[in-house]
Amino acid sequence: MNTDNEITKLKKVTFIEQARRSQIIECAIDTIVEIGYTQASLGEIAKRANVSKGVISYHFSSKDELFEQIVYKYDELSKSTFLPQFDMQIPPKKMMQKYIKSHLHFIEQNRNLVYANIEIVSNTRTKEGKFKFAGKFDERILEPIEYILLLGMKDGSFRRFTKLSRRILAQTIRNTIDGFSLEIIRNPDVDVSEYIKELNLIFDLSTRVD
Amino acid sequence: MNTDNEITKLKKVTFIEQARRSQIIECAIDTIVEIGYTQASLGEIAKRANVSKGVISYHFSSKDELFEQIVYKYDELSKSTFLPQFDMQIPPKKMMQKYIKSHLHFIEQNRNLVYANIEIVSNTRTKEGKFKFAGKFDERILEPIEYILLLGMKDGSFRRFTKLSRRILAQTIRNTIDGFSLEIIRNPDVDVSEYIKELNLIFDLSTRVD
Amino acid sequence: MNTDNEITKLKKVTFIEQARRSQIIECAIDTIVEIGYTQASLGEIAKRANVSKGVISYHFSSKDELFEQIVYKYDELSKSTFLPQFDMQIPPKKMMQKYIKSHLHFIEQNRNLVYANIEIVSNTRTKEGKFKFAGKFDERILEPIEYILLLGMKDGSFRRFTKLSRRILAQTIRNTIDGFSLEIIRNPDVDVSEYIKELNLIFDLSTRVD
Amino acid sequence: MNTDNEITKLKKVTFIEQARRSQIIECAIDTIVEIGYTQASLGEIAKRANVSKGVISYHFSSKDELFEQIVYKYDELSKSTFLPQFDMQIPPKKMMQKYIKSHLHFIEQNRNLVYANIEIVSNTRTKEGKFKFAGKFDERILEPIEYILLLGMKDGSFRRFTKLSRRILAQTIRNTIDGFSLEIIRNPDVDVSEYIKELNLIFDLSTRVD
DNA sequence: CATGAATGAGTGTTCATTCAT
DNA sequence: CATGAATGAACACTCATTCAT
Repeated sequence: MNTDNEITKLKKVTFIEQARRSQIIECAIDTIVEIGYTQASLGEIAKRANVSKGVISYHFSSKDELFEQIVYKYDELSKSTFLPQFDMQIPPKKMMQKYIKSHLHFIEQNRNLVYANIEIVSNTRTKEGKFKFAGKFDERILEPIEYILLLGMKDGSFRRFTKLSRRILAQTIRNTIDGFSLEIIRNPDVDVSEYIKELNLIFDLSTRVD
Repeated sequence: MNTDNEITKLKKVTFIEQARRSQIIECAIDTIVEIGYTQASLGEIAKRANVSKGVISYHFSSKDELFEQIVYKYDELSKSTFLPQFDMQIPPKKMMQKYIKSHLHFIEQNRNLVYANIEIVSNTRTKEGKFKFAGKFDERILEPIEYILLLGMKDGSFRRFTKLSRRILAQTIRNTIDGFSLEIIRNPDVDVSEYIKELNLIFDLSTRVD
Repeated sequence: MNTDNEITKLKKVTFIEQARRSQIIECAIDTIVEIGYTQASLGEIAKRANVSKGVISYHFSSKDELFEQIVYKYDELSKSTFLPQFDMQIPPKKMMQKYIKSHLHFIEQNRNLVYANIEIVSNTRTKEGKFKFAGKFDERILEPIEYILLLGMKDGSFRRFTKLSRRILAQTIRNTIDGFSLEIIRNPDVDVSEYIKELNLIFDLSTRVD
Repeated sequence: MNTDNEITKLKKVTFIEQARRSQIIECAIDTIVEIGYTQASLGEIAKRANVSKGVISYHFSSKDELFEQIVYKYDELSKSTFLPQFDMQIPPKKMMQKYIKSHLHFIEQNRNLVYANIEIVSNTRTKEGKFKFAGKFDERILEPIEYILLLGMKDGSFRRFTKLSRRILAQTIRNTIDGFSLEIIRNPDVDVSEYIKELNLIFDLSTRVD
């Protein structure tokens, strides 16, 4: 079965290559967490991966691509985690609670990836100073929250909002979640369950009908 | 008269010197806002200040010192703005509203300084990877808010908190304020009054006694 | 006369800067002659200029620009040398002799520049493999010779040519001159006067009317 | 039979080995023509040969050896083409015409090899800057032409030459031939027969007796 | 005081070469 | 035999810092 062998070989090759890329990506993430975006040179990443600098260039076309892959990994993991949870059936209040809970759990379980993503996205700029990953800051990230708030307002489970007040509340919730990403790096022993409970209480109260 | 002249001279020198330092600090802040911490080299700062690179080295012992001065300026302005406002006489609810309002106004009026401070504080690390301005993240920043919450809880104007729940709420408020610092850079036309109104509503509701 | 001083200063500054650039260009030329285009790294050039590598980057935006300047210098010197000599008054036969003679003298007196120019022009290619200085090879370089041949043919001092035969003869003359540029580097003691005399004889004979 | 088999095997192995080497040499030649000596890395050669970089290192002890083989191939083909033609019986004038004609045909038919050889020979230097293939530039290449000129002078079919004038004319002819090697790469549609005819005319005229 | 000039360490990247499989 | 993987030296370039004028 020549064909089979070749396929096996090809798969294996690709698999090894992918494994190596993954390993380097992982080390790059750790490096960023340990010493920060600014100091995370290829040399430092290579050191942590116990390989020579050239290995990284061999597997990635550039440092930019390596960092893009980290952002990509974050995006994919993020999408695959949260999209399936976006269920219209659940009542808005529950939905909001689920949103907060699942994001905090996601951050807890992927804290280094989440932190590295923030570092890269907030620091990578073009030569002209524009944010390279500007899309990451854009409004779309607020849409799910705004939509939940809208649903809850319509079915009477939340108080009334203007379009602007909905947006500001959504931003507040996002800021809270992003802030948690930094907090868990600084203080790894944070009590996540308690944090979730408190945030749910805070935003339950701040959305309740009088 | 000699002495007098020398003093005058010294004063003048110091004054000019201070003016020069201030000017460079201002340009450094603008540079960081325009192109980000990573790309803010002495060359880029000098270009914006219309001076040679050497001038900066002449007035500041190092790039580190220049950036420290930005953080110092932020701290001083921050202290001189907020400390006088910390008035025990005002009822907690009002105090909290004032806290939010004054911070957002402060950010609005000093947006570049605030943003540069964040960039520096979150990116400057020691060779070993420790945050150089670690103190900026520390608990002390939460103390005023926690204290207000404690007061309000004791006099019955806020709901009951555990120590931990107080801290989490304080963090939420801080995250909201820090998030606004970034938002106003990305979106300079944000309606600050409306933002203040909404945040006050949100945190009024979330601290209210049933 | 403040103005005067400033002008003097500016001129001096520009003058020093130009002198430094010229000096580096000269060292780059020598380096190419000594070790060839391929091995002529910024480090080797800097070594010959007794400066650090960074100095070159300080005065030139890139290695490319430095090499472009060599080609530019060749072009300018070449133009300023030969253009004034292109005199319609002289009879074609004399003109041709003058062409050969002045080019060989030019090469003799600027042998390193001429050689470095050839190395750069023949080796510098784009990423896709196109010659960056393709224009240097183009037909225009043959125009003066072809024109002289045409004039001589018309006034009967040269034999008859077709357009193609004129071009081939022009190429032959150019190849001879370019070949001399390499020869004088390999064999610095070449007898230039004799060379000129012989080439003039060769091309006299090959253009002569029966 | 064992022995026979082994011999067969060895022969086959050697044959395959030789075929592989030839294939790689051919690709190296093409690479040099396409993107130039400077950019002709093992990676680019391997890409054109549809093999991995390692294969080249496997079949050649070094990049140097691979390039030497190109020069060697050129030399061998050159020798085997021109040596048999060097026939004392032919009259000098015919001999010279044959020299030019056969060289231009050789270049036409082996243009890539000829061009790659020039690139390698003119660019490969030792660490100290000496030309590695210095012998290629040396006087021996002029010997056949000089000899033909001497013969023709002696039998009265060419004009009189000094030793030096003979050498200069020989160089002129060589420069013309080398120049054609470059011309045919830049302009593949060059009319070779016409070129031969013209060169023969030019050098016929320049050697003729008054 | 201010400048342009220079330095040298550090960065990302390329590449010939080596090697285990 | 052939491969992909890895190495390490070399490269062009950037930049904070120093210094003579």
